[in-house]
Formats: sequence, structure tokens, C-alpha cells
Amino acid sequence: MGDFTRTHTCGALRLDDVGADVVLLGWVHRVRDLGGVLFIDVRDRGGVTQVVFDKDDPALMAKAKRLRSEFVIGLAGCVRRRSPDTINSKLPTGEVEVVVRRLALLNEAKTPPFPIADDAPVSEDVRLKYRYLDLRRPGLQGNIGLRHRVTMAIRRYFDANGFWEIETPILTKSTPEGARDYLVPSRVHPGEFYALPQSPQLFKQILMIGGVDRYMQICRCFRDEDLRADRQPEFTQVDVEMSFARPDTIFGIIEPLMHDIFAVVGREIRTPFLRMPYAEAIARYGSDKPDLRCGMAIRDLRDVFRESPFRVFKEIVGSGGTVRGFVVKDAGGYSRSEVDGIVDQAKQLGAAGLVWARRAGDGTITSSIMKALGEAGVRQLLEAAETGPGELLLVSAGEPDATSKLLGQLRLNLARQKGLLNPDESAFAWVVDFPLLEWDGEERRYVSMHHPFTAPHDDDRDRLDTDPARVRAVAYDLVLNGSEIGGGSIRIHDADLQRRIFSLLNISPEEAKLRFGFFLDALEYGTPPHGGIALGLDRICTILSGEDSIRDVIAFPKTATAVDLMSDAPSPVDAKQLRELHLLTQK
RNA sequence: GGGGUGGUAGUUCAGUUGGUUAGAACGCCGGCCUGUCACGCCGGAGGCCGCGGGUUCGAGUCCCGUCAGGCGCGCCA
Repeated sequence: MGDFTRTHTCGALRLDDVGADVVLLGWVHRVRDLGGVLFIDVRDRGGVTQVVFDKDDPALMAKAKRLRSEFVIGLAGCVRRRSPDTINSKLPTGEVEVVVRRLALLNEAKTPPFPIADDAPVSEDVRLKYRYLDLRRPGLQGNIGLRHRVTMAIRRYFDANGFWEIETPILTKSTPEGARDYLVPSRVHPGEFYALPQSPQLFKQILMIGGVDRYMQICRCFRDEDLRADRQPEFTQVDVEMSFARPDTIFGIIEPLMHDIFAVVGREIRTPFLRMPYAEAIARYGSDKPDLRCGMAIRDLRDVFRESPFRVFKEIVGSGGTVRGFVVKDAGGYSRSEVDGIVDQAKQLGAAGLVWARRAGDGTITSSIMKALGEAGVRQLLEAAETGPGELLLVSAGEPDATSKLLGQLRLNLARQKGLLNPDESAFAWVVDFPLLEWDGEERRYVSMHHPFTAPHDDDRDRLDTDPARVRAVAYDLVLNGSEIGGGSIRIHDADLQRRIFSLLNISPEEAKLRFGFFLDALEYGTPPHGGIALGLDRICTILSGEDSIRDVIAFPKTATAVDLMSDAPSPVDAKQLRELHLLTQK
């Protein structure tokens, strides 16, 4: 670097600096060679500054003409005011430029495989392979910087509220419940394995037993399951646990936190958040993470079909099935082929069929079951669903949960297609009263919906033995715009109740002792009532940055098949390494 | 594990019914140019049409398989 010592970043210089001698260090962003005068935009993390070379200094000019995109350079020169007609109002530094006196070529660069200077679309596999180049581009620079500011806001908030950030082990014990574990073989103990944490669940509960009272951690979690746009094999949680907490205690801590997080991007949000029972979320939105930005709630229409000439639906209602539907606004004028397109979408989502009825703007009524119901019948159906002029009613029937979920999917598709999901809106909700258990048909036993340490609802205790499927949990998810950004619960703090839950889950006392013995022991030494939550930092940052995938807020993400295209992990290892770990592999 | 989707120049894409030498823009290389800022103008190079097989007189185009990417479903306490 010779004697080049940076005086300013490339985003810093203003009119006040005119006349100053400065040194800039950065990358060649763009070159504009006009022959006798040559402009270079120099870029670093702080921004872009235009520098000028003039042919009055032929040696310097000759050196500058060799510069190419992404070369790393150092410049010493003098800040000059730009004449009014040459001001670039698109740049914060656009009122000045640096007249270069000395130039140092610090490093050359190959021609990059995609442009760095703008956010032109590039396929994601190329971006992932050259992640270090993608990280230079404005999009990722913005997202990663945002993520840093969000992280800092979170730490400031929890510190101010008396939480301690405590690290928990990465090499930990495998537990049979939940997601598939990533395993780490032990060299010292042949045939034995650590697991990477799916979350620090037991450790944070033990910290409560340890008298920590208020704990938080921004921690990496690992789950070996298939990926999605919002799921990576390793992801970051804002993990929180509090002693002597009820759900309201947790909500009262998290809502102001979300306020601070959104303030990072200058967005104001309203608290308290809406609370919605799980059963209502499923019934009205067909999802446990309802997007509340677009109306179109699903309704129960069984009453219309209980005694209906439309046999299919009447029989479904008679045999315990459901008939549900929702109303689409500004759709009364859809063409026949547009409506057929919606029916096709429903079928692709797994619907046996989709019934529609609508009221045109002029009040004319049409329906796919006009023949069966007659005009009066269709009118009754439209009225039952409160379908107004210019609105389209979509109806499906069948098994209640499947029907709700199908309509929920269709609702989201249509909302997306109609552009009803405003990215600037923040529709928060706490989804509460989740079922404690769900039946696993494959394993033929109940499994925890949240995790096995979740407290059952006090009012439902009696049902634990008689009707376990209907026991509600003191568990809650935080939902934002149809995305689950957090989830937590009040925990079991009583060892007997914890053992009872294990037995409900068909985990024998021997198995429980083997897997969770240390934790059951700990529970018996004066465990305070406690509860907590974990927030998905990646998902929150994705929403704040307006991106579609959490890959765009993670510096080094993996592909849908869990491969790191830059480092090429996972990869084979030496036979020696396998021997030391007592491992044999097979194809 | 299963489904629909695209894979063509460094990048983003076009490529007709299967028919001459596979195109465009940007980028790259060279030349010209003293106020540009997506500089401009002139010229040039650059292709395993993902890979393998098949159908055909003939395949970027049709069929089968496969690989890698992306998106739902199953899965994700």
C-alpha cells in the first residue's frame, strides 16, 4: 500500500471538503475514458466518488488508462468543486470530484463473471459460486448492512431490559423428537455422536433453573430437513427465555422489540399485536400463519347445503364434512376463462372441484351450479357468504382441515395475483392456543406440535388422559404477513407433569431417562415457572429488506440441496479421517 | 421421497413447423474522442446449445435418461 493512508471513504466527501488533500482506497467501479480526460468512479463500502485524470500529466494518465473494472487502487489528490453543469445529483458525493495527483495500483482483477456496478439480474448459482463478488454489489451490501443494524438493535434492547446473552454448546446431545439432527462423530468415544443443536431449548431452560432469570442469545441452529426459500440447514434464532413468565410477559417483551427492529428501517408499527386462536386461523385463513393483509376470510357455508338439491355437498355435510368458501373482490367481471383458470388452480392444489358463484356489477347472478340450485338457491348462497356486486364466491367441500388448507392456498395465490399483498404493510398476529399434540400416522403415536417441554393449558389438564388430541398448549407463534417469524411457549416446570407428557408421547421412562435424564434431574431442584420464544432473524431481515428468500440476507447460504457452491461443501474426506472417527461409509 | 419449471456467448435473453453459417443487448479486446457519470462513435473476438442416449436424410428444437439451479408438496419438536 506504500504510504497511502485512507483519509475518507468513497461516500464521505462533500462541498465542505473542497480544497482538502485526501486519500481514497477502493475498487474501480466504472471507467469513462474521454481521451484527453478520464473519469473513474471509485467504490468502497461507503459509496462512490468520481476521480479525474487529465492528460497534463502524461505519465499518470498512461497509468490510469490501464485500470479496469474491480482493480484495487489507492489515490491521493485534491477535492474540487464540480462546475454546476457537471454535478451528478444521483450521487451523495456528486457535487465534488477528486483531482488525482498520485495513483497506486494495489491489485489487478480478472473480469468479473457478472457486473458489480449494478444489480442486473444474474442467476443464483453464478452468484453463489462467486459470493465474494455478489457481496460487493449494492443489493447484498444493503441487506448485510441492514442485518448488522438489526442485530445491534436487538442486543441493545435486551441489554437495556436486563437480559444476559449466554452462549450454549454447539456440540450437544441428540434427542429423538423433532427435526433430523446433524451429527458429529466422536473420535474419543468410538461409535458415539454429538448433535448440532436444532435450538438451545434444554440449555436455556436449565439456565432458568440456574437462576439466570432473563436470557437471550443470537445463535445458530441446525436442522437436517429439506430446504425452502425461507429455510436453510443452518439459520439464526434470537433465542429468549424468562423466569416467572406468562404469555403476556413474553408478548410484552417482544412487541416493543419488534418496534425497535422496524425502527431500524424507519417503519412504525402498531402494538399490541392481534391475538388469534389457532383454530380460528385454520378455519378462517386455512393456515397457522395467516396473511392478514388481504381480507378474504374463509366462511362456513354448511348451513346452505344441509338440505340442498346439490347432492354432492349435501352428502358431504351429512357425513361430517364441511363446505367453506371465500369472497374475491373486483372479480365479478372475470371472464369465463379467468374463472376456469381459478378452478384449475384449485384442482392443482388438490381440490376435487371448486364451485363458484358471482354477482356481476349490474347484479346479474351466475354460478357453476346454477342448474342444481336454481337462481333462488344461488342467491341464497351468495347472501350467506355476503357476496356483494362485482364479487366472486369460491366454494369447496370435503374433510374440514384439508378444505380449509386448500382454500387458504387458493386465497394466497389470488391475493398475490391481484397484488393485494402490500410489502409496506406489517400485519402482525400472535397465533395462540396451538394443540399440544398431533397424531403421527406413520409412527402411530402422538408427537408434540411445538416440543415436549411445552406446558398444557391449565383448563385442559383433565383431558390429558381422556382426549389428548384436544388439549391446548400454552404455545404461541408470531406471524407477520403470512410468515412465521417466531414461536415459543410456557414450559413445563414440574417433573411429574414432564414425565406424564413423555409417557403420552409413548416415550418410556427408560428412554426418557436415557435421552433427557439430566434435564428431568434438574427439574427437581426448584425450577421456576418459565417460558420463552425464538425469533427467526433471517426471516425478519428478509421481510425488512423486501427480499423473497432468506438466502439474500445470509452472507454464505446454501442451495436447495444444502450445497455451498462457493466452497463446494459437503465433500468427501480422507480415509484417515474416517478411520480416526471409527466410521465406515457406504454408497 | 414426489410434482410442475427453466438450462443457448462472460451475463441476461431470443431462436418460427425439425431445415443454409445459432442471433441481440450488456460485458470483454483494439482504435478515436478534454467534462463524462449506464459517456459516445468505429472495429473485433467470443458457443460442448448442461451431459448421455434415441427418433430422423437432418435435432438448439421431438422422445428417454441424467446432472445442476429455482419453486410448491411431503418433511421442518
